[in-house]
Amino acid sequence: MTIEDVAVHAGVSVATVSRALRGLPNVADSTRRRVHDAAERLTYRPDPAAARLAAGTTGTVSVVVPALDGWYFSNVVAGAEAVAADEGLEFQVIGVASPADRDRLLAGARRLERRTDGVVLVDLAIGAEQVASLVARGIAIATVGTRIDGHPWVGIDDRLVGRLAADHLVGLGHRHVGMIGGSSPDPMSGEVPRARRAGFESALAEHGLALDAADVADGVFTMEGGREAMERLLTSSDRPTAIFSMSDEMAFGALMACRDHGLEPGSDVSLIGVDDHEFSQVVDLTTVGQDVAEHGARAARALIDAMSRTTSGGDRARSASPAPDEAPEERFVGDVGLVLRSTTGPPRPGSADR
Amino acid sequence: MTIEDVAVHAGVSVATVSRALRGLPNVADSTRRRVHDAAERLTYRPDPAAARLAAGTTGTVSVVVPALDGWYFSNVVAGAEAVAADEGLEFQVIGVASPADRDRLLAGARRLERRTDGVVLVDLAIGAEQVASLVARGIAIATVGTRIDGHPWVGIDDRLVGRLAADHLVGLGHRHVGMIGGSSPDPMSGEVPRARRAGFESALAEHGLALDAADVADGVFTMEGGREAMERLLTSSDRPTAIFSMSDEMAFGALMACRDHGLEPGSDVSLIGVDDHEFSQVVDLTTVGQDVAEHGARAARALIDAMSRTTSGGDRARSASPAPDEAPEERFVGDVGLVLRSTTGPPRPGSADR
DNA sequence: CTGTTAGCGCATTCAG
DNA sequence: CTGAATGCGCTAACAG
Repeated sequence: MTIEDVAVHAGVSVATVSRALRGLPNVADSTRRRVHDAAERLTYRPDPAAARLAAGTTGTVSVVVPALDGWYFSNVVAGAEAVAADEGLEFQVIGVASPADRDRLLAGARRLERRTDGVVLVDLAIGAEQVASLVARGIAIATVGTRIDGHPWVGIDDRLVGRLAADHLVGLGHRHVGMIGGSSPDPMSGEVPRARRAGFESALAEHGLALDAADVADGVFTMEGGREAMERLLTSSDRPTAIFSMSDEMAFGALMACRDHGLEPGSDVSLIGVDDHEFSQVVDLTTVGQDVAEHGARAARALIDAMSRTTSGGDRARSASPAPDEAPEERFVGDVGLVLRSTTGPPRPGSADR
Repeated sequence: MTIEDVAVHAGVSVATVSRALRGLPNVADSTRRRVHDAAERLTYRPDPAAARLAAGTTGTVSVVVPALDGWYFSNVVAGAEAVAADEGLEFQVIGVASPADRDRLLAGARRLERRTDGVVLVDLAIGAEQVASLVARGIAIATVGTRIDGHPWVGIDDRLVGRLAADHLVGLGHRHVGMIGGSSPDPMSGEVPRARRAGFESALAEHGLALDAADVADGVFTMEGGREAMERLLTSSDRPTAIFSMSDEMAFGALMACRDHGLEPGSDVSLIGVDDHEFSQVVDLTTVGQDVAEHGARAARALIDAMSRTTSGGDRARSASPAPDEAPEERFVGDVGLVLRSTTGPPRPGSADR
């Protein structure tokens, strides 16, 4: 079942079949119909490998994440994958656990070379040479989280996230707050944790409060990381009455630590996370929510736009852009919002105030 | 950077380069070394599209799941993906939400046709004609959960799962037990829920107990499904003192329902799940654990074996099978085991016994 | 053990 | 608006 069969059945040449099926111009409507009918009747499917080889394009987009598991990355991936599928593009996810992995990949390893037309980089900081190298190889770029100048970016206002958390805790009456968040060797390290902390601290400052170094426990962005960090905070002699966890998953670990210490979240100690993980409603965790799947989707969309722009003006059929000349949206800032639940509450009357 | 460049630099023909790089026999060691060196120096990467087109094989494996989210499917996928990556194979996951989707896919839609060498079918019941159709198209098959005769299968002893749950609850002293599980319109329906229920009931019977129809609440295998099912059970006038939830995710929903009713799991009502989801430790859920990622990995491995067997004896390099004649492992039954935590306990003294 | 010769199925010039 | 010819980069028989 090749393009040739369709051509014969439709009584035209293969070139015409190719044009007709891809929605390219310069095909008479009647001819196009005839070709479509023939293709339908034969249940013809173009061979993607042949198409790629001939066109010199891979028809696939990749998303590179620091880890394959974890709620955040999974959801970004899911969002991106949905739009890729929607566009009929192949989709590939690549996990780079370490900076070394990342460099190896970007240096032109077998996962990218000749295998992708564009990459969505999620929370990955890469050097200018590496960016240049990708561009040189004709690979389009979009980012989520960490940004790269000159390429589409999707993210949230991370300072606002920290600010919302701080305002909520302080609003409840807490004067001694702590934080658990991203440490340096963490893949997610970089702008995001720094911005959240900055927002958190500056909001505290506006309330006349400061974040004591002893009340900050770093850890990896996982349940276990959160558990360990919380453990350190809870064993401190003068522990905070409320804690801001930089992710819900860390907060889950923190909840386990609370249980270990016989502390009731929301009354003995307040805890607020970030993400609005679906599991957060199970443990009734107060959090700052964000729509991560949308971030992935937006980034993928921007990437695909960039790709079709690179490909000499974008002849991708069906890409119904009302105005092709319109400047593409190069930045998307997603919404965030406080989700009130039961792990936060006023400090206990007896608790040490500052 | 084509194979030709490598050939020139190594002073051999392209055919030799192809053979050398793929680890095929009939290449002098010295030649092979020379070719590898040249390839290295030029950072040559074979174009997968060209290789596929020429070889007539796609070099990709697919896994088809009823849903893309959900702990169970995600973990199967993760396990399968790991071995695919390990084998240097492309990987594709396909979600078929409805039976209609499934039939469309298997009928030869664009996701499979010319795009995959084998599929792992997860909890998907398909007809004999559909199996035959796949085989006819040269697509290898392996299954997880629901089985297909003549094709490798991976799963667990689901009757044992039900049995373990029943024995645990009865052992704690419960005489009035209920169940929340898979309903018919559910994608996961079929053998698995039936077997778990059968094992549960027969173990109860051995203890002289029966599962009353009024104490069984069906629902989809999600948190929401579990919450609704549990809700129905809890509002019953004569409610069970212990409940077996067929998945941890449903159990999470059930826990929410308990909270809504002001019931303390483990004392007011006992709840046991299945899976040992990572969040189960957060809510301290007693459960029957299984290693799902391993299931995915085993299935993928079996699939790849089957593929290389189809491909005229398997010339896949590095597939170090000690004895090529050895019959392949066509069935793998994973371990399951009770994980004791705090959501189960003895019935309250005052609770109605039967 | 190695080189030569044909395509794989499709997208593209370039002429009509 | 359409068709004929060319080649994408590689693998797979065949001969040597």
